[in-house]
Amino acid sequence: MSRQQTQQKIMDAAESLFAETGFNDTSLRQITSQADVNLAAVNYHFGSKKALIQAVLQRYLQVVMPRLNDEFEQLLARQSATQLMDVLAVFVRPLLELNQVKPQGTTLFLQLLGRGYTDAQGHLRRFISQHYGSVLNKFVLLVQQSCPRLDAAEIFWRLHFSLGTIVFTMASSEALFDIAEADFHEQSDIESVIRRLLPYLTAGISADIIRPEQLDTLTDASN
Amino acid sequence: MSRQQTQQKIMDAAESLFAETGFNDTSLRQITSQADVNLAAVNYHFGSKKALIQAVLQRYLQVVMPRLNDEFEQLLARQSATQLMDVLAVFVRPLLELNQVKPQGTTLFLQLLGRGYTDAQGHLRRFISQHYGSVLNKFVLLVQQSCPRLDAAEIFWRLHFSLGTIVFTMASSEALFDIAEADFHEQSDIESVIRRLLPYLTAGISADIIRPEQLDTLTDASN
DNA sequence: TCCAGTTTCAAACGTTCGTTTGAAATGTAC
DNA sequence: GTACATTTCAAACGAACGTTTGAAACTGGA
Repeated sequence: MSRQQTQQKIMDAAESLFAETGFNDTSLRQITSQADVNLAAVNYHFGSKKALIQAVLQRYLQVVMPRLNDEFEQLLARQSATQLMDVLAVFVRPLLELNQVKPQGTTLFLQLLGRGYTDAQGHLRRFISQHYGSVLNKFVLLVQQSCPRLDAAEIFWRLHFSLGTIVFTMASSEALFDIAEADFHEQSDIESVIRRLLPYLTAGISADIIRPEQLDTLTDASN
Repeated sequence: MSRQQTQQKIMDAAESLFAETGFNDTSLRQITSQADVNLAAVNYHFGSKKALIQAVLQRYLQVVMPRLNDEFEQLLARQSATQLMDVLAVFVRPLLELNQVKPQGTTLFLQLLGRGYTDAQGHLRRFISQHYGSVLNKFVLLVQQSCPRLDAAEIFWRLHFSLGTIVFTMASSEALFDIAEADFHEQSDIESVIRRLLPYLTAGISADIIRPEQLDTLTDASN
């Protein structure tokens, strides 16, 4: 068996198990068993479990991030500010194209992203901001241009709120799909969820800032 | 040392470690070491690690859930539908009161909630819907009344989007607090985050449904 | 003071984990 | 076909895990 074949079999098995059970709760014995290779193959081909995790994530990031970078640069080159929903919609196509790279690629990648952000404390956040910080900065700049009312701190928080929505939804997407199909008899796939996400995120990010007296009224005991 | 003292020392140490590192990545040896009790104490007093996790979560759920139930029933008893933000604001006071029960109680509980929803696959979701399903149903009903435009499926997804926002934000709140303080020199605490969350969630949940032709335009290659 | 009941303690149990090892098998170039 | 490098394989390593054990230490009432 060629070097590439074995490495790919391992990564294919690893990513589906990682997405389903998380990184720490997936053992190398599960991975090598499902990939039908010897236990030692992971350490031989990748060096360590940690390196395998990075390789699995990088396989997708390498495809998605340059695409996003191009799109963001095009929008930044325009004269006028872009509508917020158009900025967010930039993510849709590059993400859905991962389904062509690999069956269920989009779902797998987003689930892995969710696991990476919640499992290993901050490792993925550091990795992405180190390797793809410039791409994310362009995205933040576009959001700021589309929401001139909001200061940088407000946008920071709202973008992380949105990241939480995406990452959590995808990490538990299997369970949510099952519930949605059982309760509402609707065919749920990744594309329909993204369709639902866009207006939600757009409205949330561009929401009016709450006035202090409003909040006091809301949380006041006398009300 | 009394039975209660030991149990409380274990739970106090456990919850902070669980919140920081997650359930599976926190060992009983870490917990008993930080609590300054013998390793066997956990199994003696709680039976198993799994039972300890449930006890830690129940300590907060027992306080919060009845309070929420009362508030929801009061709102349901009104004649007219409640504004969405007022429905969401119901959560604020019961959650913040956990800080009186215990220092950092609010943050700890929300972090534990985040861990529970992402760590153990679906265990917490099942536990909460079994024990507190009626409370959640009242909340969903209130949201439906405040957003009559939205069908049940749309509300289901948007409420889970919102759950993701809260749970993810809290699970990584330490890191976010640090970044926010470093970049924006703002004092970040749990209350200020909740202040920022309310308008975001309200706008997201009550967002206009996107029209199909809008989405096609957004994701169309020719645009 | 003594005793039954409760709680603590050090030690060990059996598993599982990621990793390493050295020999066997396979592939490649001459 | 031989010599060399690469890859696979079964086996074992040490470490860490949750749990169990039985004796020791403590407790409060008779």
